[in-house]
Amino acid sequence: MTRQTTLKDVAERAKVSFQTVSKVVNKNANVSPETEKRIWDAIDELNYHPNYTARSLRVQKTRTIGYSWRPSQPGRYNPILDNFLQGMFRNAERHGYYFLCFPFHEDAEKRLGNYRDLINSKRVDAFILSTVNYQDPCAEYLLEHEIPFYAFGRSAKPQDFPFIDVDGGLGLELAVNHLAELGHQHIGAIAWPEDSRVGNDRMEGYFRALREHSLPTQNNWIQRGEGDHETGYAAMEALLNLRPAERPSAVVCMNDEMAFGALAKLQERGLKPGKDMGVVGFDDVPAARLSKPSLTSLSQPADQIGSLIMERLITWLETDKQPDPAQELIPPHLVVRESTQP
Amino acid sequence: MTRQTTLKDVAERAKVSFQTVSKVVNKNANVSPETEKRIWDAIDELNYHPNYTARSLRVQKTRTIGYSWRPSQPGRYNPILDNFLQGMFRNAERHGYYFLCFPFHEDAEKRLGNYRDLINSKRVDAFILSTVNYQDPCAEYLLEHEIPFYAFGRSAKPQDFPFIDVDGGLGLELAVNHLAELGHQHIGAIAWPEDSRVGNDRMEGYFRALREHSLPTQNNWIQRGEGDHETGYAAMEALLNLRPAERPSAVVCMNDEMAFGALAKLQERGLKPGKDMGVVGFDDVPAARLSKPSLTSLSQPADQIGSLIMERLITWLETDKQPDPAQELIPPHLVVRESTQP
DNA sequence: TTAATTAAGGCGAACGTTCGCCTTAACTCT
DNA sequence: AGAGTTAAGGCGAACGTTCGCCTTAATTAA
Repeated sequence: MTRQTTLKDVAERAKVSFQTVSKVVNKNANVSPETEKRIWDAIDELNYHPNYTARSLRVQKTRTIGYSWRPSQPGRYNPILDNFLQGMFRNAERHGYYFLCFPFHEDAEKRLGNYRDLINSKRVDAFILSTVNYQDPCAEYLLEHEIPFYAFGRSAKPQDFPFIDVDGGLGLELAVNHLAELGHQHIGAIAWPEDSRVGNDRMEGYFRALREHSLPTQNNWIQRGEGDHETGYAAMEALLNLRPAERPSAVVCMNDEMAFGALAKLQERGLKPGKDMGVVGFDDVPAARLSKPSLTSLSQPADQIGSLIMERLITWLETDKQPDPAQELIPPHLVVRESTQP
Repeated sequence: MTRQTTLKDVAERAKVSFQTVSKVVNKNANVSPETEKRIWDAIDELNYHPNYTARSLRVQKTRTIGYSWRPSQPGRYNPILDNFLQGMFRNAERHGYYFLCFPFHEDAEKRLGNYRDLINSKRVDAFILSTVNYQDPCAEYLLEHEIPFYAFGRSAKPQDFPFIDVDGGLGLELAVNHLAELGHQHIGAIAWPEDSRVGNDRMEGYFRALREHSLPTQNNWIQRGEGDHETGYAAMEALLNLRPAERPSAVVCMNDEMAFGALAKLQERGLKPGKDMGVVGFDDVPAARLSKPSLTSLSQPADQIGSLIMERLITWLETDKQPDPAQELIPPHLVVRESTQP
């Protein structure tokens, strides 16, 4: 690897000072057309490219955004990770930004250490946060140190930071509306535990829609659990054990995994999903399209969210002004499939 | 945001020259214990952290590794992405390296442009490549410019670059052994098209194992297609249309998605997977554990591979010597479930 | 004619490090 | 006592930029 060509090399060849070359490269020069051409020619001939590190040092900006996310548990997977990342990467690239990714530690102190290091060593300009917890220490740290960041998803009692989130409540309204239009009068829910922020947000939409349609609700129509396949399976069992007249004819599930568990139970009992019991999921994972029966579900446009979140963050960085409004909700959309078709 | 504390601030407080502080920080100082303590105290009190950009500029290394991957198609997903990334991130962190991620463009020229930019601007020290194509232009570019890189997976006619790959052939041997031990004599395969590098690699293991067990093989026992659910479904249909005496009693599939398609067809025909037809997949996606019946599959230790690939690459960077051997195969392991249990 | 303006580009300084060589004083050895 | 050695740390230079002010000569205005 030979020495890099620098401004000085170009300057020498174009017979100007190297600072002038810099100005030309950065488009704020005040030079005659001839000199400018000479400079660009020299740049081409020598294949000059500005050194990113030197530039960063001088302008005290890295054009780099830090991101870290909680890894999916073994045997589970994160259905939107790839799309979300690609959405962010693509938009970042358009603005000349890059992503610096680093591991996620469950231990909060260790996790915080990562953020602290990156900030202290001036390695990134800003962060994206996801899966922000209640009183998330990283979010607090960033707020305190006035490091710009945007979150994908909000915390329980919203701290006052900018975020973009999926409108889960709206999603459940869409689901309930759909079921109500199909004539379902008794609509149950398979949900996360009551302390789940995302879960409660979605459940509010469920209750709201029921009220709008003047539909009844009952405590034992709402089954809760850890969000996995087994939970959905057990929840459906509990619902089926109610007396037929008193049980829901359809359920909305807070995620697809539980919905699949519910479908499995239905089929085990010889019941026909869609006809005997409508089932709606949330996430629209790839398997929703492929399962037998295919699953009606709410799709989150992860790549658009990724792209949007970058757009907002970069605007903030470039104008030095936090976007307003700083908190936005993106509507999911309902994909209707066999699990709600009679 | 106040001005960063620098070496000079520390030096002033510790009453030494700033270069001496630098030496202490980098552990190659030659100072008395008292001065050293004074310096460390000053560092603590002022909360000094070395500026990464300045350091990079000086040493002409960024301790940053570039990575980009082909996004999963809509409606499909990448089962090992998250684990692979986290494995790399964690090991990189241990050595003080970070990851720079950027989008993947299908257009080869544009894709190459990304690599070129990162190299020319001296933004990364090395790359990880995945899904390397036959005569991959990016790999060629990196070879030509002597930029260190490691690939996850190899190309068709192996160019001579360092890689780590899953031993797909071994995986299929394990699968066939397992089926043979269960007494299966006729073992078919649901495979990718014949020009698939990964596919052929796996199929060689299939043939090898059949030979070892002196089991017969037949052209129409091998069905090929694009690797999706529909392919598996159609392939199983074709196999079931063969006369019972002339058809396989078990199949190995090149991925889980096709295996699920095959299972769906079996169930549609009222046949019992495991009993009437053994089915083995490849990838061990989360759904393999949850499906009804659950799917026997080959699991790739993605996080270990990620970690190992980083280990090798960083060794290379730190010693300036390409590791030897530069090409390694990692064995997958078979997870036995209901789809091969009578 | 003279002063003011403008176009074109030069130039010193700074961003925060690391590297290698140099200086000084004290100590050791014969 | 004098030469050689070592410990402790100073110091100039360089990494490749950008920024803001300065200089020079030509042009314009009155």
